[in-house]
Amino acid sequence: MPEGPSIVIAKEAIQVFEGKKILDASGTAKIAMGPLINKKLVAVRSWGKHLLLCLEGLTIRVHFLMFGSYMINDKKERSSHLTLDFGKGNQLNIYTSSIKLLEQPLDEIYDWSADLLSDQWDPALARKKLKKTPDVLVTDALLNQDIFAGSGNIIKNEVLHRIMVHPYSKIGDLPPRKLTELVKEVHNYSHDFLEWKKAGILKRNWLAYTKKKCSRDGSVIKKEYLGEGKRRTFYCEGCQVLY
DNA sequence: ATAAATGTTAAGAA
DNA sequence: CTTCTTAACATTTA
Repeated sequence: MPEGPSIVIAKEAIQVFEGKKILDASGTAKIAMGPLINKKLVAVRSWGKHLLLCLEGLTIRVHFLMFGSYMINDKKERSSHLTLDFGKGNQLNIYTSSIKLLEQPLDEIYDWSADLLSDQWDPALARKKLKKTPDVLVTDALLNQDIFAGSGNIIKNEVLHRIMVHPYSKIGDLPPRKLTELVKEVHNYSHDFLEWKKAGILKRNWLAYTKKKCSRDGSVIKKEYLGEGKRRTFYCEGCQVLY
């Protein structure tokens, strides 16, 4: 569920409730439910992997982490983390997520130009941020939400395969053109991810993630746990160059 | 059926 | 005090 494009899909689905008033709020999330009641859902937005339910004067921030899910006008057997009831059968249920209330205006919290899926995405700014940390491994840089908000482990693996860069390369060792290509492809792949996910053909298009053999040169795709978070990293030993 | 997975944060240790 | 490491969270799929 959780990479940025999936959050965009959730956002678009939940926008059916925009303009409706919350008649009841409940669930196991450790937040005060009182302030939500009788507030109108003004807008549904997203920033990276954050789903933002904007009410009058406050925002509910939902992060699905690894296992989060949601249902619209339907519910699971299990108890919800947050249920927003808009009346007349209109109900949003959120499960196993991190939920927080934000009091400040969102523009003070979020840099929209860091969000890969935002139309304010700024590749030049991302490039500038990368230049500041030359010793960081590309496999880590691609998961850095401050630079690539919305990028996750699938996007990381697919982008590195696309641009034929070994995950253990350091940012500072990439030729300038490769660095530009990296920034461009994270953005491109995020949008491909979104379209493919919507069409239900995301997995079919994976070229590295969970793969055993490279479709480009037939080499073995190696699986290792790399980087600060020791995340699953798939790369082709044949075509992905270590800089 | 046991383990591992698209992720992050907070607590604890050093 | 600060920085680093560990564990917790909790569900679905292979």
